[in-house]
Amino acid sequence: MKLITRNTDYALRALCHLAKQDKVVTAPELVRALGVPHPFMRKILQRLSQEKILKSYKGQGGGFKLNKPAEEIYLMRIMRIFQGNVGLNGCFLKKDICPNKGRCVLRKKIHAIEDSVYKQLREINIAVLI
Amino acid sequence: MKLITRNTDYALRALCHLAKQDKVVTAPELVRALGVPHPFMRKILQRLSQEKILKSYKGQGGGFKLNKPAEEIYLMRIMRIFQGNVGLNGCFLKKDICPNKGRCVLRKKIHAIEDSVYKQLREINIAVLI
DNA sequence: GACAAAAGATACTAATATGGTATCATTAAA
DNA sequence: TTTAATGATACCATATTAGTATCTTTTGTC
Ligand code: FES
Ligand code: FES
Repeated sequence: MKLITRNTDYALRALCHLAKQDKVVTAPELVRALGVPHPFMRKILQRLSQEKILKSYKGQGGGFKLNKPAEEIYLMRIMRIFQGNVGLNGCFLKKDICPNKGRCVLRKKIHAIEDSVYKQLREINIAVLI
Repeated sequence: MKLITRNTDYALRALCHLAKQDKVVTAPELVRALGVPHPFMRKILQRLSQEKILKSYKGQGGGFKLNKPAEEIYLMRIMRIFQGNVGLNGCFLKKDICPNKGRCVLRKKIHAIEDSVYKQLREINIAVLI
């Protein structure tokens, strides 16, 4: 059971690194610093850039920097980008929506757990991590 | 992000069904009742049987029944059987153990969340679900 | 203007986990 | 002896995640 995948993990490392260095940093530099495969890192950075988490500068001397303060970059946001909607999947009844939804105890329990996970996740941002 | 997989879900349904009917129930009966594919259900039941959660009776008139009271069959146990160790995977640093473990904030946060999830999961058993 | 060093776009492959099927052997009641 | 059940095991299918490769575009520097 993975709360966080590699994509997210690497993205967080990159963001933390960028948060510490308040300047434009190239992908190769991040690769050296974090030991993540180059093309993989590139893909992640591109995605973060598309999502306006990073600001990118093309051409020689280019690179990436944070597009907003570290305190405003939330873990949940990054998770959603790389892992889709963060939710704890209750019912697997074949095909469509469960007719038992209302009465299902497991569902309720899972939802309660979900809420407490959310609550804790929402408090984590890049500033907290560095 | 899946807290619970189909395996586990189906296993829980089967266990709940068995808990309600205090008698030996065959796999085909469970299949009818729950609408899970037959061979898949069989596999799940066999596993539960190996793990001493169920007691099985071979031969004609055979089937399965709970091997202990519903209150003593914990969700965590079932999850571990079908999903392996239940843990929230912190660090993905290439290969071996992370040298940064001690200082890693993310790791600590994830662990805290994990603990609260455990705490809640530990209180769920089959008796609670029915 | 040519070159080099960067990011952008996109398509592909590989590994892993999950979900599901098929087959044959064994047991035991009728 | 037949039949209806489980046991054991091997296999296939699908989805998700992880990772690679390649080509285009931009821009500072000589
Ligand atoms: S049985 Fe469908 S939500 Fe629980
Ligand atoms: S960096 Fe390795 S545990 Fe966080």
